Amino acid sequence: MTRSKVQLKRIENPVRLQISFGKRHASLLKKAIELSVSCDADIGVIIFSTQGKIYQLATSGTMEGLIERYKMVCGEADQVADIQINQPQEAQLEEISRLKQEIGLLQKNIRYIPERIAQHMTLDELLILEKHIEIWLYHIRDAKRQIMFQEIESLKNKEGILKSVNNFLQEKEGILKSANKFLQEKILEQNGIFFAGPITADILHPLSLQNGYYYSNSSGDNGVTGFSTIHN
Amino acid sequence: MTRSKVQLKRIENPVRLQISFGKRHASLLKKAIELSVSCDADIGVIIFSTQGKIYQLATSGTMEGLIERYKMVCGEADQVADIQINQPQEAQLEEISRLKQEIGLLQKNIRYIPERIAQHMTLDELLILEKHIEIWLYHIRDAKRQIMFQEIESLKNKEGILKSVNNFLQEKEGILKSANKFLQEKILEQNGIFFAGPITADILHPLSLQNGYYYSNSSGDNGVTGFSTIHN
DNA sequence: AGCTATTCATAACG
DNA sequence: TCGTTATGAATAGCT
Repeated sequence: MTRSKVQLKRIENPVRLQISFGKRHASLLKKAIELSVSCDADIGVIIFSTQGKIYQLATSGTMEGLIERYKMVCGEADQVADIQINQPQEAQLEEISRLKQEIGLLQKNIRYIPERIAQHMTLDELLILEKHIEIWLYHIRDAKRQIMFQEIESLKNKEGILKSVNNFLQEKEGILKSANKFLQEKILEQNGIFFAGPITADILHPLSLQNGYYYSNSSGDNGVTGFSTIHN
Repeated sequence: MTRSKVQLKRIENPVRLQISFGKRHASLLKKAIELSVSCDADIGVIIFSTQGKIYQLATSGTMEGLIERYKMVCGEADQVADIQINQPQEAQLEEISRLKQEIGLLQKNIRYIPERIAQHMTLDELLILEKHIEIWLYHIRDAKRQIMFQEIESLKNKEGILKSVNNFLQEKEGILKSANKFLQEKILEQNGIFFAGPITADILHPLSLQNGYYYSNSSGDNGVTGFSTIHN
């Protein structure tokens, strides 16, 4: 955003990341305060840094209060999701739900503040735990890699299909145009200027591929920004 | 803040407030996403507008998850503060035993075969788990480093003490030897070979320093290496 | 921790 | 409501 336009992606250099984080998180909190004051909104912001530190802001009262207020309005969505998940098919249901349980248990335990626990362990306990955690990390990254690979393959397929559809349509359009031209010439030749409108077909406009989704030009921006908005 | 510098205060004109809110809240969420991507932070933002609408953003998983994570860390901080203020000595013992319990629980869960579990997780779940595990790994290695550092310091101290004891003893031995030699010479000089055995003292043999502990020659190697080892 | 060249955000206006 | 513009703010790369 300065000195040269930078595309939005993770900063790999840890020093630069730290510097950028320091500047940007301060700006974010400042912007949040500005918005809350000038537009009289109540805002809560929670930032977990890579270093495990938490930065927070609650413009009205405490963060707890804000969270309560949020849950009052918003707390029903989860239950619906759970019901939908728990109802699919009964064949592999047990296995899957058992695994889900274990994932939940693991996530609950794993996110427990490590600092103090680690400080109360002996060296041997630490070594064993480190080994187990390294194994986990290996498997997690492997699973991640597999999923991402499948994702990429799927996108490539989509792109390929879209391209061939595009080619087909453009070819058709070319044929139509030359047919049009030919007809117009014939008409002019025979009857003078009686009919001048070209043949058109809306469906011939090529589709555009963006971010793995394709957008038609006919739809306005209906706020598809990745943010969810709740209206009372 | 443009066309003229504006001081930060509530916009009274409701139309202008609405317009400003629309622009600013979008920018705030955009900035939050930028920060989360470029600096790899997890961010939650909740905005209550004057109109009663809620706008929210959770960069990793759901807002519920973020709130849980927040409470996990933040609720703990309160408890720690309370304990340290109210009951410094006895409560800390309880705290430690609680931590011990959690260590056992963690170790039990963490060694659960990761392959199948990891393969049944979504990409988002994997990313979250990976991050938590990386944090754990960081803290485990830090704790390990601290323990080893203390160990080394302690060994250095022991080594220093032993060396000075050794020097002292060797000095004494040197004096004794020369005294011995002097005496023998005197005896030989005066009386011929009546008494030839030198003066000896077992306590004068210098100690040997191995691995920070000193061994008497009478004891076998019982694996005292300074690290504690757990045998099943 | 501060500076600067750029890009970004946005209040006012159309 | 939406687009444009003049101007202030934010910030990546340096020092």
